[in-house]
Amino acid sequence: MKSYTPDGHIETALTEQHAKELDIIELFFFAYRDFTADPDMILEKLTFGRAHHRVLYFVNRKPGMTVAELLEVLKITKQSLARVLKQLIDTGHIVQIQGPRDRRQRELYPTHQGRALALELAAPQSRRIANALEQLDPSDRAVIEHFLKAMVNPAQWQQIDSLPKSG
Amino acid sequence: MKSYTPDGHIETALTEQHAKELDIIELFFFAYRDFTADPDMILEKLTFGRAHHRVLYFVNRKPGMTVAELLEVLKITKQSLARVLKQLIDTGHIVQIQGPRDRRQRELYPTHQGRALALELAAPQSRRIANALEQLDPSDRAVIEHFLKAMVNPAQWQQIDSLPKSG
DNA sequence: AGATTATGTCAGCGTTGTTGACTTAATTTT
DNA sequence: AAAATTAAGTCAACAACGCTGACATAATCT
Repeated sequence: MKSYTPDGHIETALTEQHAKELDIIELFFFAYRDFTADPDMILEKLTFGRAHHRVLYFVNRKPGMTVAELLEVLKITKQSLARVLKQLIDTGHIVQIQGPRDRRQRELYPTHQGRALALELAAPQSRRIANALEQLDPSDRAVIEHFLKAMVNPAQWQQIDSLPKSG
Repeated sequence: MKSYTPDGHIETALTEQHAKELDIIELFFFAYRDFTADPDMILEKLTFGRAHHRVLYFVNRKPGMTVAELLEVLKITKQSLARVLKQLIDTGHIVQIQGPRDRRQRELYPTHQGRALALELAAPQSRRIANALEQLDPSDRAVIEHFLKAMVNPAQWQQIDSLPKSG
């Protein structure tokens, strides 16, 4: 029973009846929005954006990454990366070192300053996640991780697995 | 034991040792990227973007929303909304109706075309979520929902709860 | 020697966000 | 009834961050 209207507009709300998993769709939207809002505030003061965050994050997670690897992970173009990477280098957060095997390559490393910023940006996100997990049974952690990984395209799993575990 | 280098760059990877919950931080990043990639492809053909998707989604979830309510949910400015909303109205996906109580207000409703597009955009996201949930115990659904809600700022819970449950 | 590869760069463009200022119409307050 | 406030729309300018296409350089591979 749909409530049609003279001029054809719809007054009934879209619900689970029409499309499955709507509640998780919108929770995911709100959760990710707030999850990124914390670092965004820190970045603003440095006139950096979310793009800088992502670059800085992955260079810290896997020091020595080449430009090509980074493009593959971030799925953006060389020109988009060039802009933010240049700024991160100019501000002393990242350094480039000529590849030892292949001297065409530029290996990317964080400076101490770059590491410090990466940690500062991660802190509120860690806190938010830890807080959310505290409300659950410790065993549920594996459930969350499994769910999130299953949400990623399998083609990307290799990239995730290639990041250092803990050392 | 940190591996310092002559010129001061850092070669050790950032891991759980330095910041808690790093694995979930990056899984969340990858998961959300792929989660939004599906609808993005559909939107491209219509020369719409993610902003159109969000507006269309919430107008479908709560028909009769006013412009002010939508701004509050999306947390963007009036000018940002105006552009995409105008396009959605011009293309016949959304209609505006003068508020019955307060005639200054414009209540927003989806057209049949707008509802159809919202469903089309939700389909791949529902599928992705359903697929991820299939790999878990049915009881774990509540865990995911609880975790995601806990990731949202409590100030926003009221907005989430105000959306129609199912009817 | 010639082709390919990794990176960098130039020029231009589109989407989506921002701020500030102003208008119009309707409602609320005094 | 006049004044203040509110909801919405609009104009102009701007910034961040994506994109494409084309081209340059150096190093490596065939």
